[in-house]
Amino acid sequence: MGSASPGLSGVPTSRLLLPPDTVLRTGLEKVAVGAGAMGPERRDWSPSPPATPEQGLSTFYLSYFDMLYSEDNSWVAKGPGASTREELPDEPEQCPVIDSQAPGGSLDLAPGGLTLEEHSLEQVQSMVVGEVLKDIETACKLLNITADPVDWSPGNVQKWLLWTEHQYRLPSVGKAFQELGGKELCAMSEEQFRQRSPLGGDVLHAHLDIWKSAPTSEESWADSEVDSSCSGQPIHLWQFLKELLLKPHSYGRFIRWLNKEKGIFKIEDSAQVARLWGIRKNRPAMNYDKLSRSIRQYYKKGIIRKPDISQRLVYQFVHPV
DNA sequence: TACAAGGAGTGAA
DNA sequence: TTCACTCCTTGTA
Repeated sequence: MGSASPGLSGVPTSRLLLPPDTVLRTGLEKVAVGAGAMGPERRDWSPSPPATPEQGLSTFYLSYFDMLYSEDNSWVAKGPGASTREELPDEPEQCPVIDSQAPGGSLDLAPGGLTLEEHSLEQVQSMVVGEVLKDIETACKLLNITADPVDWSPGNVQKWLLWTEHQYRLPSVGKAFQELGGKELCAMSEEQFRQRSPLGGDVLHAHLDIWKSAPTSEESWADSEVDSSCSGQPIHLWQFLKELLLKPHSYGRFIRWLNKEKGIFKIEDSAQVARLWGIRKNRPAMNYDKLSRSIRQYYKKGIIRKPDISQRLVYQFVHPV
């Protein structure tokens, strides 16, 4: 699944211009302590939207960057020209933005005449935006919603809210946005978001802003990556599980392959997988008991079975791709 | 206590 | 009719 990371084109440049290095430093310092901040109080460092227009969304992006890369306490270079997880330096937290292309003899200038710092900032921007867009792509597929929030039905809006709350550990908005469709949602100001959700409305508004910015640049992947979840067809549980398995960076903590060739996978966090499935199907009461019952229905149909050596939470696709 | 297995009823598409 | 949700019982680790 070659998801594209189209870079910065889709997001307004004004939102990507990073402020002085103090902002970057703040963000990176947060990354450095991020590994120790992943306890129950994760909301403490959830990305906060800009408090002032001068601050800009860049700070928010950096916070987002913090969150993404602290999520599994590892650095995964993303975006154009990025390397894989395996190729990462051993101690990334000390210098998460590394310009490996910089001329050996010059630490001041990077290619293109930019200072090393500016070049690094651009790299951070690319990585962050690429990661944001990938998250949007993933959400679009998992939730079976379009990339353009304007097109969302009230049901789609609820899915998006649930997913965003879950993904970014935001306080629940309850029924505050219940009757709204995508068009109405997009027309709301940040203040209106705050009125409906005093605790997380501003962050939700910022996230929606990113979504609104993304479709123009994401037409390529939205059009090119047609699969079961984007086709408008109801998704089956086994398809959903495969989709999660295809996104190890996002969902590897919840479900992962034990033997991809044989189709053997393990549900690492049964509650989270069930919750994601519940969000996807608009079944808030979904739990692992019910999900596993549905999985067991696949035994008879020859879609999923227990592996030869049965283990708890381990299943096997009968016909692995 | 959590998970596995399976029966059975229900409702939506 | 199919599919998944839901509730249930029983058994196992």
